[in-house]
Amino acid sequence: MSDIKSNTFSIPKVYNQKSVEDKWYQHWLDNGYFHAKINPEKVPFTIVIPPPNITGMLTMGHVLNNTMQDILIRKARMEGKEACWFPGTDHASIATENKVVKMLTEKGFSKEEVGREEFLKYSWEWKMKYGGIIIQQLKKLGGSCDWNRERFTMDDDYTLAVQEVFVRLYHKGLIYRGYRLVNWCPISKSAISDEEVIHREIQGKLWYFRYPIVDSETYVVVATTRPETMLGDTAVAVNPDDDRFKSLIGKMVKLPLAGRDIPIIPDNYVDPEFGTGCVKVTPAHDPNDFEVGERHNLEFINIMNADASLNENVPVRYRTLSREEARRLVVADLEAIGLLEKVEDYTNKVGYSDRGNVPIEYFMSNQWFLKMSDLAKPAMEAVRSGKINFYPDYWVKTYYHWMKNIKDWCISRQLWWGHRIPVWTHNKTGELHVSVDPPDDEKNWTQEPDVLDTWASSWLWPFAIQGWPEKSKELGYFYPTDVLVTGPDIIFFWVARMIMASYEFLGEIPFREVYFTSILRDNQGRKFSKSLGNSPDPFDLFEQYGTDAVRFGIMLMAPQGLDVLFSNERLEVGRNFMNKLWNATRFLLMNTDDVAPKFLNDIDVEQFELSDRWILSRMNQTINKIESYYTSFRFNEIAKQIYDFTWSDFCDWYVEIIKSRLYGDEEEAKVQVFTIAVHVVKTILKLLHPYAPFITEELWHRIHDACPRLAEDESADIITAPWPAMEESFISDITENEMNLLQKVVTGIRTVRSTMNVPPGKKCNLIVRADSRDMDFINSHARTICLLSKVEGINGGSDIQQPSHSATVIVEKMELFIPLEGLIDIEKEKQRLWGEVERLEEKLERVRKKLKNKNFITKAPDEVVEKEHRKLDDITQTLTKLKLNYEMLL
RNA sequence: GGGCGCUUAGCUCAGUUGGUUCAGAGUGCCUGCCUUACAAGCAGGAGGUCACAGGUUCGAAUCCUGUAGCGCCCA
Repeated sequence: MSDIKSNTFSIPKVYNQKSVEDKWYQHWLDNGYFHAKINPEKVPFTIVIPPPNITGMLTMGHVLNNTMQDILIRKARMEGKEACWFPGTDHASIATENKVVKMLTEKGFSKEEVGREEFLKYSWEWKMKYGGIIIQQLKKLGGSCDWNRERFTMDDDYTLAVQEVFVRLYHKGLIYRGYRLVNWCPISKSAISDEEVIHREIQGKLWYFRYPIVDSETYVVVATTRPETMLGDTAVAVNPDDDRFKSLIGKMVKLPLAGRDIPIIPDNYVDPEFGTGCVKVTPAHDPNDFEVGERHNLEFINIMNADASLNENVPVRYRTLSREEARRLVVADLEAIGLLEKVEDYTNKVGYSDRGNVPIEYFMSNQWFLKMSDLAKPAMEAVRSGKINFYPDYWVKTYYHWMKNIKDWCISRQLWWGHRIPVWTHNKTGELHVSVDPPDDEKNWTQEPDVLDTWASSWLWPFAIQGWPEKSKELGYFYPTDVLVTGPDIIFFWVARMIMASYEFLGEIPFREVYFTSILRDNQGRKFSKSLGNSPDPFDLFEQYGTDAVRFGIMLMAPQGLDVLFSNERLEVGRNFMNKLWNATRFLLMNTDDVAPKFLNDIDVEQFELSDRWILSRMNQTINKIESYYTSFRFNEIAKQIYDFTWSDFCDWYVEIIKSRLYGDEEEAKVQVFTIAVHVVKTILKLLHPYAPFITEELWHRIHDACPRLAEDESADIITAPWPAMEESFISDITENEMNLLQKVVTGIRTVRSTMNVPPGKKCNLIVRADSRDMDFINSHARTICLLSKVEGINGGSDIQQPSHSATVIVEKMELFIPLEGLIDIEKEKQRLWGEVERLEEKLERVRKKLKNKNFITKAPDEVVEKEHRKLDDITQTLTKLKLNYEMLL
């Protein structure tokens, strides 16, 4: 027998995560538990991480997302699957380039001054220095990624995959170059895709300008939200059916400030209700106007430079001005010459650059595009047919909608950091060379300066990290992956495109299931954002509550399909729970019995008491529920199940009940309850391990250290311990109902004591009036009742008299009397009883009403009617007893 | 403008094919306890017209329609 005292003293009263977390993480790494190998004997289970961007720092969003992935991976590992979580980062073209440019600016250089080659050197240096931070942070979170397989989207082999894809798609005719109006970010001076434009509601103005009609004294009035673009107007459009302006069609107006004559044209795009019904048309700076321009063969005048300042196509006075300066000056100038009619307040939606955080510009330029509609078809079908499932499934509707209306994807970026487009143009002939390999006589060719959109590399992530385009063994074993866990904000950017890429290049799905996480908000419902500064630093939280508590707490507060309203209070729940578990184990270890059998199977089920059978029934029910919640990714429900079982069933009831046996003299009973309690705790630890990996590993080891016998034939570390299997034979409704009755008895007595203000230390007696069957029940659980409800002695029978000055509790058919002579407040007890009577009478009334309803009797199923009859009987009986007892007090 | 989602206790959420004492849990609040696992704890208690209005049904938090409020996506 081990030294009880030393055990007791070696376990602190309060769980302290420091010294626990790093220790076990290193231990897991040292043992290679995270590394998956190709093993045909085992079923693979694969997740690819949504690669965080190398400029990123761990946010609460990452915590949420990666905890879920870790939970799935750890569970799969315990289930004996070959669990592989592929980690890595993406190169984040724009974000990283911004960082490096900023760094250079601080040194006094521009990117152009250092040149492309030097700039890339700086960028790689930056990546080496800062790009691994988030990976380190994921380790602190406990992420059990296979770090041997860490990938970066600009690794050599990954780059090869990206180029290969470009070349294949080009030769298939799906990639083309075009001079088009694109979304332009003036900060990064690059095109961006439609998905990178965020529409924001802006309180702006609507300016009304007069455009004089040529050879006339009159003018037309146009309304605009962007005065500066008028310098690029090449027409004024009206609706052809608008009687007000029919006579003007075909006439010319003199464009103020610019001084050129432009036509008045008819176009159905014009809404006669909006503004004045006349609109200015700027084909080179507005997508709608662009189409109007194409329809009417208008001139496309680009009036801007790459940074959105005005170029040489405007009068000298406005050249080099920023958009904002030009706007002020144009308005002032028009006002000065009397052509500003009026200004109105106006709310409109303005497209902002996701990265640059400034309004985007629409800008004519040469770009590379990918035709999407053919790629979309099999990807849509995969979701429709259920080969890929979305959780929550309502995201499929959003997915379909986008896929059905899919547009060509602008994949070129005017940046340096990224995958340079593998296209060379012959300096003399203009011939194109599109290949992974440069032309032999490279000197005579010029490579495309642009790089590809980062998403045009990360859409290959699930297979490019596994050696594609080689037919690698990894792909054969780990692909398709099992689950993707990601945010719904990148459903188009990434999820949809990965499905398309996987079908195009491997002819199959990239993953079977997609779980979309919730959006995190603060307790006022605002989205977590850098600019608001309302996002807590996860490391502060880890420090404050412990990483396990943060993981568990955030899982508890993340309902599927709804936003997460984050609050520290919920993390406290997590921390308190960890502490509860800590102390439950501590309790066991204070009563270590190393002679006890190792496993449940070694003790005699016939000897089990009700509480023993009950806790095992509850435990197996819990395992069962958890299993089913896993299949539908109900992470919060799983957490709740573990929490409730551990706290409400095991700690509140079982631990309390077994104290009488544990502290008693019967050796066999001690051995029995200790064996069961340890079994339950170890099962809890296993069930909880995916959620709270550190504390469970710590406690697993502490149990085995304290009772070496228990360690025999057991997994040395919980991380690889077998996942608990539900044993149906332990589940018993009869047992649970019986235990419920016992709990009602105990709670009933406690309620009376509390209401009557009986001091907690004061014992009371219990007199029971019940039939012989119920009396047997009471007598057989007398020890438990006495222990849990502070009762000294119990006696009773079927015809016992109610003692005077006693409180009454009715539990099903039993009447429990608690004589409280000298302590009882008769008035209070009368009040309490009458309250009960009233409540029951209301219920009785409802049941009576139901049973009087002929329609109910005839149309409702027999068993439902029968139930109501039984309910009527039960309530009536209880009421009779309550009333009798009430009268006794009068 | 189009689409999707949400509304249940002060707060955060459960509530499966409509029927069990179905109106629940946690947290917060109130009361009493430092009871030898745990005060990050224990015991007890109060709190809701299930957003609103109709409909289907013997029966609706649950199904249908409409309205309002909130949120997200797309144009």
